[in-house]
Amino acid sequence: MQSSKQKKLEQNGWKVGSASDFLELTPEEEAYIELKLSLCRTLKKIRTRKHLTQSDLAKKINSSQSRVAKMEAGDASVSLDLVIKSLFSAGASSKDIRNAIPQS
Amino acid sequence: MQSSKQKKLEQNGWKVGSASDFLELTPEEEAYIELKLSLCRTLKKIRTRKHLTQSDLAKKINSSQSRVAKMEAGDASVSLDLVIKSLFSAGASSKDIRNAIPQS
DNA sequence: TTGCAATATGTCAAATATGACATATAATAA
DNA sequence: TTATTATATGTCATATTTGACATATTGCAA
Repeated sequence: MQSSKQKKLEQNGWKVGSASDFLELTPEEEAYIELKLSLCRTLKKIRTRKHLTQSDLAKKINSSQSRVAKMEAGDASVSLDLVIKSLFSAGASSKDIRNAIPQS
Repeated sequence: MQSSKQKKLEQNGWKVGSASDFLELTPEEEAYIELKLSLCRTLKKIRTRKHLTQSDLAKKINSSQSRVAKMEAGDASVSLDLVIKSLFSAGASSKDIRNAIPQS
């Protein structure tokens, strides 16, 4: 039986582990995914703090509202590159990004 | 005339600015590229500190020596996702990654 | 020198991420 | 209710990133 946490990851399109290793994440996989999801949450926080709509932000990064929505939902189809670019474009500081990195 | 800094970026394959705006980076572009390059340098530092060859690390991340070399060279063809995954696989801590984020 | 391990560079088909678009859902006001 | 704005979800052709491979270069010991 899967944990609800993992279920949620898989709902978002995350391929958790390899085919032969379906239930476990390596610590490295886990750290990477948690870092990414934390940055996605931070993006939503900062965007709303700056009173920007998803469409506003999309325009700034030459993308579309739907892609911003996917980023903020932590969808597996979006790259860290786009999340970081979006954070800066939304007005995040390096400090904001630093603080978004989970402990340990 | 281009700055040597920009020349170096373009040597590494970075598309700096748009076609119409060839000399300037937006502050957001600049922050993103600097963050990425800093993480690439950190990867090399940590890998060597751990006495791993590029091939060793490549094996850990199911990639190839040449891609690790490109990462460490700050080549524009590598994603932040791969750099972050590599950092964790090389044994970097969240603190290491946090510290790699440039100020301001 | 020569030999060998490590790293760098270039290329390419396959895999993945992309913006754009349609459309669904939610939230809020009139 | 309806209208409107914001956000969510699904799809798809195109663009970018991928691991793999060949091969060049570097560094260093014998």
